[in-house]
Amino acid sequence: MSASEDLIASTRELLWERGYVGTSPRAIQQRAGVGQGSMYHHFSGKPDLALAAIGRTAEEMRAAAEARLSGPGTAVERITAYLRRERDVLKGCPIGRLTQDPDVIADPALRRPVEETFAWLRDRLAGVLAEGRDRGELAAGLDPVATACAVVAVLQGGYVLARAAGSAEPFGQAVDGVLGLLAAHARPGA
Amino acid sequence: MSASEDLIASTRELLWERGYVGTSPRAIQQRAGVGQGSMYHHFSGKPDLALAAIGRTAEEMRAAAEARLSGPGTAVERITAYLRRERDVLKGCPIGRLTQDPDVIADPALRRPVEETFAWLRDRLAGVLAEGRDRGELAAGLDPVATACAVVAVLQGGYVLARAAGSAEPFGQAVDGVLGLLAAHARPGA
DNA sequence: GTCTATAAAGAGATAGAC
DNA sequence: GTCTATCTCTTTATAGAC
Repeated sequence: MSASEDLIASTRELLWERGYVGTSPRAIQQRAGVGQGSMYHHFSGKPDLALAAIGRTAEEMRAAAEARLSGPGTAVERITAYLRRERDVLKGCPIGRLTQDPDVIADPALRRPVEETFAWLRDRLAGVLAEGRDRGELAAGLDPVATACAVVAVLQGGYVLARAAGSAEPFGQAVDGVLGLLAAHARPGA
Repeated sequence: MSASEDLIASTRELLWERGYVGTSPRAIQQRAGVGQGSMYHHFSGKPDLALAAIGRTAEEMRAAAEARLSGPGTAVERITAYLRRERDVLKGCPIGRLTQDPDVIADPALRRPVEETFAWLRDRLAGVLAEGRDRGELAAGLDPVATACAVVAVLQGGYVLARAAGSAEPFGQAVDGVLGLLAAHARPGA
């Protein structure tokens, strides 16, 4: 693989593990097995590298979500598939964690992909829920946008609870919790 | 106020704004208006100061939650009061954000207060929900523990969405979303 | 493209005077 | 208790040779 790709891969891992503030150019180079001069030849500095890494991660996250949400089944079944997909729960969400990085939030260029990813995800889930409601699978009174926000929030908050507890259990319980609440909105015979 | 208290207050602010990794002893001293020697006289170092600061913040957070959850009203009313209480949404949760700090999670002494705070909160909410169910306010099939996890997760995830968006709006929508779902479990005439 | 040298600034303390 | 001096390592680059 090219040095450039190795650097992006290394940056993606470190941003996930230690965040933007906790990741140094030096650590990125060492993990990538690439020298200092090479890094500054391909990228103008830490923000530039982070931008490339975040963009790549956001793209993959979106594709992974789309695969579950565009699959077969009812709205609730597709959302269940998305929520219960295999995850490395204790590592958390590689995009959501950037939200706690003051230097990412302060830099519009770095924050944009984070903002766009969650905006897309909320819209996509709201679309699935609206579809389910219009098909009669879900109660007519269900608010697709608010419910979609709650579903995404449960995921992101589930990671927080799991990391606090040092265990994936609260994540699973939180997911069970929303799905249980959502089931009460399902129309019989849908 | 004593130098010791000033240092704790300064550390609490900085941990909230920049996290553990992003906070230096030097920054703590400067914000507190306290010299280097003084800081190392009162505290053994950064971890020691952080421990004192986190403990104080956890205590306050717990008291604020207890005030709403032990108030009057039905289970859903008390949970609504807790979720809708005034918050500086874009600042996020001062305890939840520590969950993204690798050095906090790696240090058992620093992680303990974070773990205990969320464990207490989940239990407390589960208790309120179980009470509501037993009083007939909520459907008998509602799972108090899973639902409590989902409610706490919505809060923590709501902060994530708000910071990503640069706006408090998604937080409010996520809260509306869970409360809407919870309303479907409310027993008529409760 | 990649390497090594250099460097100003900050992180995170320790030592000892006052 | 608080202050200043000192110290080692890391951060985040830039410069110029190969």
